[in-house]
Order: sequence, then C-alpha cells, then structure tokens
Amino acid sequence: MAKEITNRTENYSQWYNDLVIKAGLADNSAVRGCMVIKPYGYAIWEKIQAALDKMFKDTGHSNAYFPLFIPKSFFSKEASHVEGFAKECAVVTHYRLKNDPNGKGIVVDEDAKLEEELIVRPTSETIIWNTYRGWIQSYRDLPLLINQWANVVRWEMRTRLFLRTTEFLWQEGHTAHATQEEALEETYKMVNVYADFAENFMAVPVIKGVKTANERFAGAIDTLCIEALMQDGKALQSGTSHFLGQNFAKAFDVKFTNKEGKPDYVWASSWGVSTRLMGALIMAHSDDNGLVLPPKLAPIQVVIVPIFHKEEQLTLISEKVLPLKKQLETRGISVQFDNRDNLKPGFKFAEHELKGIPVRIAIGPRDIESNTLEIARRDTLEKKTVSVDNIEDYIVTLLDDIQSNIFQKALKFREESTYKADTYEEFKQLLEKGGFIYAHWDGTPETETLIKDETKATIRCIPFDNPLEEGKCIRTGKPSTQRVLFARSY
RNA sequence: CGGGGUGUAGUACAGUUGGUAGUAUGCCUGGUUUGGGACCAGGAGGUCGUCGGUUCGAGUCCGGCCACCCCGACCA
Repeated sequence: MAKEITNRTENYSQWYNDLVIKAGLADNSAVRGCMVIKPYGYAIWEKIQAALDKMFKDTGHSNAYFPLFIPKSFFSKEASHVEGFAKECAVVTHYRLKNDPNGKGIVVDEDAKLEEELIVRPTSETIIWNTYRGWIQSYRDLPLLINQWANVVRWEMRTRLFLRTTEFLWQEGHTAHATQEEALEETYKMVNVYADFAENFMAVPVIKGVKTANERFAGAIDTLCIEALMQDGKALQSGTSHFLGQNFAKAFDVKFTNKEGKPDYVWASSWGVSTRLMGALIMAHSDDNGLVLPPKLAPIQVVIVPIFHKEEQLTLISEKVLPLKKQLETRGISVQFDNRDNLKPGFKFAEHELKGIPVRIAIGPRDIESNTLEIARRDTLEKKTVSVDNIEDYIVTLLDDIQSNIFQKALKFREESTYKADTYEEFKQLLEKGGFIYAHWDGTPETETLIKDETKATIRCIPFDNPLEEGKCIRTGKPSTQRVLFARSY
C-alpha cells in the first residue's frame, strides 16, 4: 500500500485524487473518463443508496427500471432538453462486429447499421415520459411516483473521479401529477429529502435554493438544488429537483381526464443525486491522514486492532475481542477485527485512518490486565483508555458524537467561509479566498454570464427564505431586491 | 477540444554520448519482531504506453496515436 498522500494545502486536487485512489475507493479504468468503483468505495455508495432508497419509499415512491438506450427521435421532442444534452451524448449506430477482412482485429460491420440510432441515456425523462403516456389515462392513475437507480452517460470534456465521470451511477425520480401545485409540492419535498440526507447522513451542511435561468436543467421550469461548500472554498452542487411543468407531457402527449371529466396535460417533477455525492463526502471531511467518514455511512464503523507478541497472546486477546465484537454488532454497529499477524499495529493504525474508519479500538496485554481498551476517534485523532464495562454504550454514544462533530465542523467552516460583498472589487477579492458570497444581482441572465466570464463565479442558487433587501447589483449597479449566493464551483 | 506535463516491475521513481534495464517499496519463503507505518537472509516479478521510422543495434533519436495529471472551455 502506498503511504503518502499529498497535503491539502500543497495541492488540493492532487490530495483529492490521491485519497480516492489510495483509500481504495475507485480507480481510473481502461475507458477514458470512466472509473472502476472498488469494493470499499462501492460499499459506501451502497450505504448511501440504502439510506436514500428508504427515504424515497417512506415518501411514497416505488422503484422501476427503464432502458439504457433511447431512440434518437425522442430527444428532439422537447426542444430545450435536446439543446442541453445534444453535445454530450454517446450514440449507438451499429449492432454487430466482424473480423477485419484486411487483416488483424475486429471492425464494425457496416451492414449492421441501425435504422434509427440509439442514445445512451444521459437522463431518462424522454423514455420515461414516452412510457407514461401508456400508463396514465385518468386522475385516478395519478400521482405516479417512480424512482430508478441507474447508470447514465454524459460525454464530458474533462473528468474527475466521482465528481465528473463519463458514466456515473445515480437515482432519478420521475413523478407525474394532476395539478401544478402537487407537482411543485413534490419538487420541494424531494429537495428537502436531499438536504435532510446530506446533513444527517453525510454530515455535509447544504444550502437549499432555486437555480437561476442560466443554471436551470434543460427542459425544466424551475430547478431546486442543494449546494455544499468544499474545503478548498469551491461549491459542489450535490442534488437537484426539477419542476418540469407540462413540458414533457406536451412533448410526449401524456394527457389524462381530470375529475371534471376534462382532458389535461400531466404535471411533472424529476430529481436526482449521483455518485458525485461520494466526492462531496470525501472532500467535505477528510484530512491529510486520509478519509474521514461519517459513522452513518462508514462500511466499517469500528475496527479492533490486537496488540500482541506471541500467538498465545493473540489467542487470549481474541477470546476477549470476539464476544465484544458480537455485543457491538447486536447494537447495529459494523465491526472489523483486524487480526492480521504480518503487520505491526502502527501500520494498521495508519491504514485504518486512511480508510476513514470512525473508531479504532486497540487491545493489548496491558488492557487485558486492567480490563481496559484504547479508543481512538478518527475525526479528532484523540486517544483515550476506557474501561471495558458498558463499552457498547460508550461506542454508540461516541459514534453519534463523531457524526455530529464532523457536521458541526463542516458547518463552522462554511459559516467562516461565507461572506457578503457590496462592491465588485470586494467580490473579486473574496473569490480568491474561496467560499460562499452573498451579493446583489440585477436579476438578468446577461449580468450573470458577464460575472461568470469575468470571475468564473456563478450564482449557485437563490436560497429559500432569502431575506429581501434593497441593494444595487455589484456588476451593473442596477437595483436589486435580494442578495443571491455566488461561488466558484465544481 | 486548446495549452503544459508525464508514461520503465503491483506502486513510486532512476536509467549518462544509442550497446539489450536498475533502486526503493510491495509480493513469496524462513527466522526474529509487534502499544504509531519493523528487521535479517533468500526468491519471484519488466513485450520499457502503443504503432511506425532512423540505425548493425532504440527505454534512449524522429513521427503518429493512446492514456493519465495540471490549467482553461463544458457539466451533476
């Protein structure tokens, strides 16, 4: 195992990359821009999936699965949607290969050209709404609350592990409603679910808000989002929930008969989070020693390291550890007993820190004698010797404490990195420090684009419950009624 | 896709004026070790990113391509 990861301050991107690879989360693959998610990384994703899936089901949604391929013609049915995705679509044109008649290798069989090309889904609104047409006739068929766990492909120019890969895993919810109010309510409900998940499971504080027209999803009336702040002062859009109006219903002719017996188009929402959340998780909490995982998403919450000289000592320790492991497991804690005999404790400590295991227990001859354990917490790196008595309660409390501590730490960082700018000069200076900046904006897409071109900062969102306040746009000096949230972003 | 950099053992790197590849670490075996990344001895492991060119001879020189990293444009 490689030992060193780059310091955060030295090179933040390199640190992130080192962390992902050395902690065994993911690797680059033989395919450009596509990653291999390794078992440890995938275990974290499975925890994320499990928690979210429960939240979706608790709010009345069901899972289904739609095809990977979408007929090309579907995309042109919703004008702004095709415009948004056209430049990043992978296209299937043939269905057969053959031996190269001119020599070595294999070539595409030109005789096997598809009548209509298939698009590898970049998102599934079109295929799903085309399907919904057949599912919805009456208001009694509504609401339709469907989620799918899937992979999607977006042919991005530049990729980074988890943060932006050509293929990524996500969930996408697609709901259909009889009224605008109901669809809007759903859109807000799901962004709140995302915020709840981010803060209570990932321990990442987020700001909920609505996107400006420039940043809106292709085909949406409104896009709601959660925005998180990373340790380098850049924002990361961590989840989006779109109010689609009747756009897709009209594009795919999905009508229903309402209570009054009159035909109407169906109202829609869609919402998604992706493996990008893994990036947020990694960047929000980790340090120069490696990952720091929130206990609620850590595949292994407690690791037990025996300290021993001879095999008999290990046997003795094991007799003590195995019941302890069971006790902890009955309290719902995942425990690993690291009894490898070819590695020294110090090596194991470093490795478990790299992997971000929240709690480490060391037990050696000294502890056996005094009926104690050495407990080390990953978030603060503090070590403490405690009595074995009531250890389960102690660990349960400690895990809760770590969960809330890393959230508080991230929240404190965000608060200390959130500023107000009243002039453009001040705004530009603050951007160099990184962080969230509240500033006045005249409300036009042109000014937003201008600011983006000049400073690389974008409006992350207009936060919900944003206080109204008279002011002047930092760029144009035109009147503004509220400050909006700016940042440089991933 | 543009600018810069890199590509040699699982990993990180060295390799001189072109002469047929080495160091560390990891791995395997044996022994001594084990409370913060152990040590000794022996051993295995490389079509030098790829394709082509120059040459008696290419890791080394030239060209194409590919991949990765950093900085932009694009984006969840």
